[in-house]
Amino acid sequence: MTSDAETKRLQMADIARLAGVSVSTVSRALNGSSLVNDATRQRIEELARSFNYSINLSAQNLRLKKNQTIAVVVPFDAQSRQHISDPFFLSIVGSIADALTDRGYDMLLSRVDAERLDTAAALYDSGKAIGIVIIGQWRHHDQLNELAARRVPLVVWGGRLPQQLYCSVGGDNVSGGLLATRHLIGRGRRHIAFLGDPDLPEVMLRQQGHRQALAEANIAHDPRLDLTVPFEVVAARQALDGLLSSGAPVDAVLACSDLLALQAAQAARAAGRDVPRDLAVVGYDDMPLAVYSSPALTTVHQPVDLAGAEIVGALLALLAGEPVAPRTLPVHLVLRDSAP
Amino acid sequence: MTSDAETKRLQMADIARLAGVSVSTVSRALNGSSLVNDATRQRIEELARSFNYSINLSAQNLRLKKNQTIAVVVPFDAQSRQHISDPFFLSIVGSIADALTDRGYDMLLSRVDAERLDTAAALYDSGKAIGIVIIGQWRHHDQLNELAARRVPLVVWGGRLPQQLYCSVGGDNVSGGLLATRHLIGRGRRHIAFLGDPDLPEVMLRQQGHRQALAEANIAHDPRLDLTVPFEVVAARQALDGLLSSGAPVDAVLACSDLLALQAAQAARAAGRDVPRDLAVVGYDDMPLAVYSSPALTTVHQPVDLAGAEIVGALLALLAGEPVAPRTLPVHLVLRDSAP
DNA sequence: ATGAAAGCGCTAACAC
DNA sequence: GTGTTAGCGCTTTCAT
Repeated sequence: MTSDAETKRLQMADIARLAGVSVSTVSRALNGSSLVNDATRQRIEELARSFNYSINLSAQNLRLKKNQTIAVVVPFDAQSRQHISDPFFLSIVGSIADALTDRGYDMLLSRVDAERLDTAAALYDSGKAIGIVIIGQWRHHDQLNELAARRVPLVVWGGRLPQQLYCSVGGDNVSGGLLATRHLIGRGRRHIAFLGDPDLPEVMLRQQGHRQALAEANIAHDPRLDLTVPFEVVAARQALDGLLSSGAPVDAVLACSDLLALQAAQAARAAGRDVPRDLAVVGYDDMPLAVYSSPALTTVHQPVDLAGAEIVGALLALLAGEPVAPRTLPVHLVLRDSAP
Repeated sequence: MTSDAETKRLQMADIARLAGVSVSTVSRALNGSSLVNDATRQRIEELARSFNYSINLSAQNLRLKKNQTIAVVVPFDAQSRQHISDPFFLSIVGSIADALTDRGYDMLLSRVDAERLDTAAALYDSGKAIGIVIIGQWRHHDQLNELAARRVPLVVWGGRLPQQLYCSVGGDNVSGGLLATRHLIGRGRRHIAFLGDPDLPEVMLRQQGHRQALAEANIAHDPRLDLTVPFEVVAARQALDGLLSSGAPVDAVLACSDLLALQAAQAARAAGRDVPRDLAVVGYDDMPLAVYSSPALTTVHQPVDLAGAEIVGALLALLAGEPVAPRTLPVHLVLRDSAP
């Protein structure tokens, strides 16, 4: 298992010498030009195959000023390094990988500090990639706007905001919050806690939908029931324990991720409350684990499968110079046991 | 949200002209050469910054014959396109991304047909990447050996096999199977089903550990309890239902993934058997969902966090021409409710 | 149908 | 310190 990487890689000139022709002929042959004699082409192709020769794409791309690489950026939290492990974001990455493969593009996967999303632009400025996908807006709507103002070809998975210069693709967060809370109200719940960090645009939009549903039902908004927690499990648990022991009336929870929802269910049980009887719980994302958890989660389904194709479609359109509006993908509520 | 990508990208010559110096001076300045006057450097850097100019890395790499890109290949099943969505493999990808970022390498994420793993070599032959990581051996030990014989710098996440030319990094599968089955036997179980596809090397090794544990306890191996199922949920369910209704005695299941284990638990409940009382269930991987599932899964923990660093470390050593032995990472059993 | 030569954006001798 | 020049591996006129 050594590499002895000293097997000097051949290049076009070597193939040319072996075939007894010029470099240009090899180039033409390997690129399927019709100008080259069939016999010559055969010989060259045969040679290339038997030596595992393959055109050097960096050189080719340099020469052709061509590049088929898209950078996908997964921001991470400098402290916790948490986010790339979030199953939802990873599944989005998978979906984008599929879409890019289908369209014949390469995918460069990068992590950058969420506090410095603008550094992602270096991937573009340096020519490594011709366009960038950023997974999540985090707290940096402004930085993203700056990138867009600089004309960096950019698509962001996330919520659609009013003053937005960049192209976003995301689930319909308002609708997600609305559907979830309407459902809970329809089942007689009146004290519905909201779990998430409204500094994040997606969460903010879901909260908007949530409040709209409350307003429709003439339920007064109880600020004690807004729990600002990060997409992170330990802190969330503390906030939940706090709420449950505070005496504030609460008979349901809308959580901004399935993991958070399961924390809520655990906290409830630990506090001696039955889910869903005493506390109904609705999650968000509809990850595979939502099916298997205990209880199985009622949750807002995000269209992960579609997401990749939509994101890539938007970015390629942008690159083609077409005007591209932000896209909001439909979500729906999946009813399971945690809030039947 | 249009791109008007016609903002012609500047290049070194442009900066040189703006700064009133030659291209070489710009090159030196931007690369931190000590040969350039501080004032000149300041001016050039300032210019570059204000125009968001960044050295074109493709050209630089071509010139320097340098490349810092590693390809990570996630095979997919041509029919189901299933595998990139497997949460375990995605989490390994995340772990590798972290490790590569730490070491200053770029990561090219690709999918290739699992039946044609050899095509992954094109990433190397074409110079897109200087080394390749393949996630999983699937049924293609032989193809991987051919790649290694061709001296493609390659590290594979998977099991260690006898006639292996390539470098593998993986969990200790034999030990995983052994620990799990020993535990079940220690809890009085005697009819332990094994769930997985032993055509896959990792599964085969786990099965080996499983059988070794049976032999230690002088428990005869009952072939009816070997369920050959893919890493795929629907087919697995059928096999399980079949087993449970067959009348074959079975009081425990060792499944080769957490998802499979949860299927087993569901099938058991559907057949009116209590987990863990009537059927103890042990999973594999220890994904986040194992904690939240119902019941929480006893499972073999795979060291995902370590995996990325080990894989990358092995590949870089290989590239440095060092001999690199396959690495087997320790696993351990995590006790939860499904097999306490 | 094939070859010679220029040049893609950059770096590195080598001059001055 | 700075400029000039050749060349990384490839494609593509332009000749032949």
